[in-house]
Amino acid sequence: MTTVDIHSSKENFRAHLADNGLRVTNQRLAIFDAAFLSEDHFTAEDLLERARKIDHTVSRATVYRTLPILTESGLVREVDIGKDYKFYYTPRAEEPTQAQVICTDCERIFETDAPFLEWYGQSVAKKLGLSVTSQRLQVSATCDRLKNDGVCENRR
Amino acid sequence: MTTVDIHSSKENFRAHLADNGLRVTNQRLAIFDAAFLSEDHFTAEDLLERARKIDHTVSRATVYRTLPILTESGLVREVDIGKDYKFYYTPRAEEPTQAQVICTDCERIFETDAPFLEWYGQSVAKKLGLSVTSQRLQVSATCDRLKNDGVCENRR
DNA sequence: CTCGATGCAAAATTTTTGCAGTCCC
DNA sequence: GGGACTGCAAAAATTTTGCATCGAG
Repeated sequence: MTTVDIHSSKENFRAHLADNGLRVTNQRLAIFDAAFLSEDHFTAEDLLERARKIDHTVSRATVYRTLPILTESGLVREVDIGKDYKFYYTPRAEEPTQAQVICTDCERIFETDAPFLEWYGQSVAKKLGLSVTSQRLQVSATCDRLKNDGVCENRR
Repeated sequence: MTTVDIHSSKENFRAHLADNGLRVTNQRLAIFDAAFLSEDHFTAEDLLERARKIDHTVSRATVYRTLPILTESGLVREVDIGKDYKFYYTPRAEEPTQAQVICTDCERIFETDAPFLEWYGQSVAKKLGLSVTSQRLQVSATCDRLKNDGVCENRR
């Protein structure tokens, strides 16, 4: 398993910018760093706040304009759990298809490998004459310990 | 397989309203009818338009206030495919856990049975100490015929 | 009659966009 | 120096909410 360190990852980001004729700006680098230093799932607003701690000139508009660049480069993944805003996270290793388990008590999102999904989606789509471009499995759940003991250990 | 006819379904709706101390209003009935007569997935705005053809006094606010009642009663299902607005549909038969295959060419949504999901979600959640409340699998795909022949037969 | 339900319009929320000014290459 | 990039604020787009009025039970 190849893990991802910030230096090689930042090089990938610079390369992605260069490959697409995009400029390397302080704001984009600050947003990249903020994303990479986030340990869990974050929202656009979280990212803005964290990026501003690194470069206080970063604006909300630039965060929203940079997020698609990060997701297209594969350095950040987008997760839509059906709320009216999206979550993002920075994968720490090469990951197969992922599923999310969402604890509706503590609102935490757990990423889980779900390699068999790959096969499953293909077979379902083929019957419809379609070719899979992506798929996602999301499981909503409640915390057993919260129900039993009144404490959700996942809550931070 | 038990299919669903509009009369028994509407009785279920009335019963659900009564059980929850909610009133049977013309607007709610019009919205119910509009949902039931829709043959495919629809948005809140679609539903407003169709409900107004039945009862022109129906307002947007009432549609948004009635949709949760319909979904809670199980008569309508909500489908969030990651757009900024939600889709809904009226299931025509008792359905096991469903997956959606979304054609990104024609934007159609295909519902597919995915009974094994039930088992899968349970096993993943159990490892995390969670109990599944719901799950969804969504497969995004492109139309093979559109790519090969330039025609997407799913487009209407 | 009473209180839940409704329509309207304003508000809320997240994301996008127009524009004038900035700074990367 | 030129054009891509940025910040700001206004705009978009969907959904929610406050309030006066209406109507189901």
